[in-house]
Amino acid sequence: MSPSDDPLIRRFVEEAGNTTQTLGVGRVAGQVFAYLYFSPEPRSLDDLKEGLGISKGSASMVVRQLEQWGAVQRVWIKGDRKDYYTANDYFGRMLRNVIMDVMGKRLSSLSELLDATDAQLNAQAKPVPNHAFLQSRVKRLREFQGKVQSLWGNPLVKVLMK
Amino acid sequence: MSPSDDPLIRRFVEEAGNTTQTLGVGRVAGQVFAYLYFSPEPRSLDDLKEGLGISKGSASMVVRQLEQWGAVQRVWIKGDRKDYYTANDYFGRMLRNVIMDVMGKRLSSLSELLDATDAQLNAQAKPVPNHAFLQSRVKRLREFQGKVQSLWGNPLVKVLMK
DNA sequence: AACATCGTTCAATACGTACTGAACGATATG
DNA sequence: CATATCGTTCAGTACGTATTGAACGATGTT
Repeated sequence: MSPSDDPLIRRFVEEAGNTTQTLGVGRVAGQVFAYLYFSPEPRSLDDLKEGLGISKGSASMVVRQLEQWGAVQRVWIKGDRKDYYTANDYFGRMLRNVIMDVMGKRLSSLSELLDATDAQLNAQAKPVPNHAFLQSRVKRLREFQGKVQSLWGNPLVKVLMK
Repeated sequence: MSPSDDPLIRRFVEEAGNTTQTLGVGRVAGQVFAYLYFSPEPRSLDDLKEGLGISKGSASMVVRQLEQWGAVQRVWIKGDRKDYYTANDYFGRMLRNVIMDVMGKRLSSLSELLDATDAQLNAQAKPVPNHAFLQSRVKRLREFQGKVQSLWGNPLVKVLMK
């Protein structure tokens, strides 16, 4: 019996799919995770394909992405060539990995941009008309960036999300 | 002089646009905010239209969205029929509003689904085969949901994001 | 009152990207 | 060795949705 046969679980699959879609992570990512999360036993790519009505290619790719985020784990079943997967329930760690993956480059990119801006503002022989204004805005951006990073590394937050 | 004439600021506009796009909020939202954020004086819809090369409809809609999130503020200039806007720099509050707006329905939807699942699991005369397993997974989900909410309302987090 | 100048709306469209599925290499099986 | 069964890849497509822009009502102007 497939987990998606249970209408209740099918609702979880649908809900998870909608959630991940609005988060910009793709619909099937949430669907596959929910499917695995409510499967007592590990599932193969073909199980995902038929249970969720997705292509095998999708199943393969999304499973690898989920594995990279630590949301899903590969398990070997002896005497079986297929790959099987189970869902982890360390939601906090999962969430951190996803956010880092999505936002990491953006944050460092902002940091570089702020540096470049500072350098250029200070290098001007004669200051641009709105020099003071621009500097104050850049400063505020830096403060915000710092707050996000400190919040991110805060022990209390880590504990709460364990 | 329009702020987007400065190549440095144009980079901020582009970067902000990319960020909001990957966050699923639309590209012009970030562009408009960055444009306003680096404008010493308030800007009109036409300024946005010409400064960013977007349609007037886009400018109108995105400005209203940003206003709803508290990212942007309307200002009146006496003797002028146009609406003018400036950017706020309370990034923390902004971020909270956006997240609440995007995730709010999803979280309460999950809560309802968990309730319904609990009710149905307990109402069964004869438990389903994997009753214990399903209950444990639902329980874990509830725990996670609780952690997110407590983190959300945590005073320290609020202070850090002020 | 006629005209001009706003902001808003919403059907049509353009656009990015998530998803598909056929082709492929790799590995097991007989 | 031939065949079957895997998982992976990637060009093509389908799909959702962000964006447009013409039409409109509202409001100010002469």
